[in-house]
Amino acid sequence: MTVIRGARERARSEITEAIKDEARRQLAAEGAAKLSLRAVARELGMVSSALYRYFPSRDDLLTALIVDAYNAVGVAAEGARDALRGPDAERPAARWSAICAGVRDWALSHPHEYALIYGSPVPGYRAPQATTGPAARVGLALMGVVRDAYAAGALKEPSEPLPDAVAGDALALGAELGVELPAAVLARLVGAWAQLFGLLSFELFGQFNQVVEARTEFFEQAVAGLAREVGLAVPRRGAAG
Amino acid sequence: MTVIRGARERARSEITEAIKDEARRQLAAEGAAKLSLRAVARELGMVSSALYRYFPSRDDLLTALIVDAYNAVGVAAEGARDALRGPDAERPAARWSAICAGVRDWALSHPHEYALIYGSPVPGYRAPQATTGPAARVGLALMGVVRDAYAAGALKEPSEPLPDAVAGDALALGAELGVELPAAVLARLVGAWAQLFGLLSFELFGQFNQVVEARTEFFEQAVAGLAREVGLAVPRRGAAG
DNA sequence: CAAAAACAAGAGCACCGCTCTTGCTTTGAC
DNA sequence: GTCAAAGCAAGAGCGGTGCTCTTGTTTTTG
Repeated sequence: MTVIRGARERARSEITEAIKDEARRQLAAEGAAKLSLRAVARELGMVSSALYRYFPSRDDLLTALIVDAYNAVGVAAEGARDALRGPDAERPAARWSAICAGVRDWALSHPHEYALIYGSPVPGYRAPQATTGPAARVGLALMGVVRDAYAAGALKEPSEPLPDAVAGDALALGAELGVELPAAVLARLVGAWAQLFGLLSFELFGQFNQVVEARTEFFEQAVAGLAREVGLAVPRRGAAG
Repeated sequence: MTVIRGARERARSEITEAIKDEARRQLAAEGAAKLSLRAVARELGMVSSALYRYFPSRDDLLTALIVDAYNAVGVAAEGARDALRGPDAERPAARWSAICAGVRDWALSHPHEYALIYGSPVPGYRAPQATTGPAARVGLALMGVVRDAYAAGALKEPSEPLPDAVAGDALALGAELGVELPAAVLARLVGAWAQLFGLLSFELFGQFNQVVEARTEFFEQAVAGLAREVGLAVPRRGAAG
């Protein structure tokens, strides 16, 4: 139901989009800290106070950009997975690695947007409920791979016992998402999800400077380790065909 | 050679410390984004311009705080390791977990300082050489555990082949640090180091909200997984004594 | 003792987020 | 069709920011 009821509504949505576009441009150029409402308004040929009719505050504009960024990285992850062709399209470990690589490619080409969603939260900012859905997309994509592998009987379950508290969280999570996976697997999946972004943040935020030079190869290696950790069979290099 | 040559030098170093203390207080209270030179000066009863005699810019003040934060988290890690008593003091996996728990405790009690060093880098800020040493302390502590385990023959080496580029980085790193560890172990160690902070960042930055509730237990479980990944023997719950 | 260096203070610049008031235009009910 | 109501752009203004420059004063040094 996106019926456009008049020139005013149409203009409003167009201007809202223009503001977000310009803000995204400044975000990519200078980072979130230097995103200024005044500069956005100046670039759009309007006066700064007029902008407050579209976004009540700078933080609300940032929230809109955050939601967009979560969706963008989610699309990148799902797209990289769906772009797999040939036998790899069916191999769980390959699907896992493709998702991770898709996230990394997006992060490397949108470092400031990555920092916006996976870096320090903005000071007085509290993530509204609208962000939680998009924020879960990458995690859900990873979980889908594990779920499929589990359904196909291709998942190696961990043998270590799981503390009750962790198992409880995992069961609640599985119930909420409506997925049937052992608690131990879900717990490791959540860990791998967080650890993936540890690798990316260290690379993007400069912690790997003068430590890791072969970034892509290192990332692939580490991601394969994460896949192994959650129970996906990682084929040896050049083993299967 | 910290010979104090006169009242002026003494006053200078005292004022410099007072500025850092007040800045740290504001950092803890409001976060890095809201740290203002004017507010620091106001609180210290001086005029803002006078502050520029001690720190050429706001970023230079932040750099000083960054170095301090890196050292603080390093001390927390080493302290937690050295506080181990009894048989755990000799067990590599226990030492590994103690270091990780020490880092986490520090992070939870200094969230803004954590965000300052492991969150989004400040916009136009380039980490000076002075930060790289302190930044490596946690990683070095973790490596020490693995090195000791390796020397004692208690390390399980990974069997997977390592890409040449990654092996090259690992060998260079090992040579630079003067540590004798197989390249594959070093590569996994660097990965685990980054992944540790992925777990912490997700917890501190709110990504675990409504996902993981038993934070401490989950962290311990995940950290044990990292230890396993680098080849340390993780005893079963209640197995050894 | 005088020159030089270090220093605090104040004024000022250009910018920021945000609010309030003033008019103009579009909309929608009568 | 008329006309009040709502939506909107613009401007002025508030208090804040980082940072620079100038003006005197104090301390150190040759």
